[in-house]
Amino acid sequence: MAKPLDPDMFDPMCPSSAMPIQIGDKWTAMVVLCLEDGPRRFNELRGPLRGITPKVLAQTLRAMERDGLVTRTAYDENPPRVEYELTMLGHSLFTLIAAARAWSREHLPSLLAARASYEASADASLLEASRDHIQ
Amino acid sequence: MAKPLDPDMFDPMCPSSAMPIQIGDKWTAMVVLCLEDGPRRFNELRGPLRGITPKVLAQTLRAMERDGLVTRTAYDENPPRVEYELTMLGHSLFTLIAAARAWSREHLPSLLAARASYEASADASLLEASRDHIQ
DNA sequence: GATGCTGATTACTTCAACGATACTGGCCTA
DNA sequence: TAGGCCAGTATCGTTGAAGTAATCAGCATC
Repeated sequence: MAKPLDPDMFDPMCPSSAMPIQIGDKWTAMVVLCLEDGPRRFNELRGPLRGITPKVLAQTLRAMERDGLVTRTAYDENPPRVEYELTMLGHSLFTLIAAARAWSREHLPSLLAARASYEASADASLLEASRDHIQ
Repeated sequence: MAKPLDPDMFDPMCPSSAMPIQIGDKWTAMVVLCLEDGPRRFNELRGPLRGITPKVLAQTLRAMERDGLVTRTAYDENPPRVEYELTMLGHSLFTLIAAARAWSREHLPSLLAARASYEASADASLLEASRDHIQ
């Protein structure tokens, strides 16, 4: 419930960035994943979300709050404390995430293969063109 | 298989544009839906895809071809004929589309309600502010 | 008195997607 | 010889999302 978030939970090399599916905007799905085990604080979210700036994180959370996906609770303490927690609606996104994961497990390799062979043939025609040009 | 596409198959007023899920880029999911019943020609796709310009449609189809989602077949006739058809990989996207539809059926109303009440309260504070200002 | 923590905000810049408009080339028909 | 059909290209402009860098206020600690 309160385990610290793994700073490496999102591998930047993971091909999931090639997935032809997106949930919310760029960071929404990752925020949902970070909030899976309970409420988290603003700066706590910045760990796994490598490279997100406070501006973009604030924007993302504001948009999710507007859509009823998270709740924002500010505690009147010092230093200030703000907690973000998934609503039931936010939790319901896990069904979509599961579907996306299932699709990826089954089909992403084919997509990646298609892309690679497409680029290989593009490279081949480039090579051909340059050879024609040299001769 | 060869029934003409309904020009109104995508209602621009449909709230599905608010779905927190997206497949490919803006037009990809709609192209997939158009190709469900068999191959279609370039200009045939422009009917339901209201307002898409040939440039953007060509870009979209090129990207889908690169990812192995559609095949492009050019017939050497006059006037020229080109047909686009879903591959098996392209067909597999229907599982994702079905998941998105199921989520929307169940949860989109809540999201829309959250958004409306958020904007109502934003409007209310605006009203309050303007009232304060007037007095 | 200086610094740091927390949860932001502001101004500026960059970039890619998207869109509007016009045009091409080869063949066919009038 | 003029225009139309098809499947696109070419060129330019707009827009919005995202990133960079700097800054804020209030309190606590050094």
